[in-house]
Amino acid sequence: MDEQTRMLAGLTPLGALPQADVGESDPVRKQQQQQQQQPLGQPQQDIGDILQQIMAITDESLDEAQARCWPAEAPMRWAAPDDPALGGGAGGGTAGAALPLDFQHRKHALNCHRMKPALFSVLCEIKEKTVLSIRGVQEEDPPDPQIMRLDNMLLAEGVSGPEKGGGSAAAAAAAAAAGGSPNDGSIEHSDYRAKLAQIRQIYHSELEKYEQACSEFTNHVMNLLREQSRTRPISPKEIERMVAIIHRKFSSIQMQLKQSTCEAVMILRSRFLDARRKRRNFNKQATEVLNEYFYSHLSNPYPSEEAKEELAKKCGITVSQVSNWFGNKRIRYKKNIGKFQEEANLYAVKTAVDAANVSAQASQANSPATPNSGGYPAPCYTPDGRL
DNA sequence: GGGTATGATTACGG
DNA sequence: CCGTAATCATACCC
Repeated sequence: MDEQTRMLAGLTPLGALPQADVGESDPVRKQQQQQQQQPLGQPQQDIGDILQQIMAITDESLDEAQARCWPAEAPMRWAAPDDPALGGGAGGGTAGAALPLDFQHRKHALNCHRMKPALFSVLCEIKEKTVLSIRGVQEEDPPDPQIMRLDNMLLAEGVSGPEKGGGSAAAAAAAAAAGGSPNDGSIEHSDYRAKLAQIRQIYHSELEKYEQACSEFTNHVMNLLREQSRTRPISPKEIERMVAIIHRKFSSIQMQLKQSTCEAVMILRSRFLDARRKRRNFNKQATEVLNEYFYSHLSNPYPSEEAKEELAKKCGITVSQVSNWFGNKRIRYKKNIGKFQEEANLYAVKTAVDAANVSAQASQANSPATPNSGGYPAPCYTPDGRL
């Protein structure tokens, strides 16, 4: 049961609501019970009367009031009566418009009673103390790590965060990282970007919708509570808390949106950027650079991290692609040296020529170094470039 | 369409 | 974590 209602239930002498779960140790409640036990007509009758009237009015919903005044009309309850955000709102917001005269009269009389302000503030105080002692401790919850993860991912994928420019740049970066050379797959690439933009658009429009709904609902509830706070002890803190509850609810809805957006992006990624499914051969220039390095370091074809980075940069591929390439190359070369002889000779000649050119340009100081001296068998070639 | 080339992935060992 | 070997899945070429 909502603790606000519990308080009211504890206070109301009418016992309109079940009180089974109210702790007997509650000093406030004990005090109220003692008050209830006072026989009517005694000095306390004045306050008791007011209490009864306040509770009778504020605790029953408008429907009930109407039902009491117009018993012919069967009221239809569509929300829990103890939910102040919904049940109380069934009529609170429009109170005063079509209320029965008797009801309005009683309400007015109550509001004008000389004891009302004092009683009201006492009730507020009691409620505040109780509510804060019950709930105050667990008020501030830390930011949800799950939602932070989703936020980060959406930001990284360019779905949330800066619009268009930054977003597609991030997408392009992601595509380049997962794809191959920069000048291939432009069709898939633009297709991917279009789909990502679509997801982004849906995400933002949904998010906006949620935020709008949230603020509308918050305003609605706040208005209702403010309206009710004239006859019911509702402190600003409680309104604040209710707003926080609403925001939590809406943020959990937002999380679902974020989650499904992330899923959509992941599916899109795997569809478009799974390099294994959409394998592209490296372009000619890249293969040439790699082969040149491989055959000129045939004795030890294991590029260092720096060398890999350099090659990756030169070829427009990632370092891990360079590693893959060298891994494949080594094993395939070793497995069938014969098949690679021609290629080996080609690149041997090539590098020799290049080296010669370089050394010639460098004042012909020292002869080109021949790095082949171990590890993998060197290609044997005749002076005319053939086996 | 089938064979081959090739980039990526996986299992495993050191 | 890196390299090897086997394998997968696609690209490419005839």
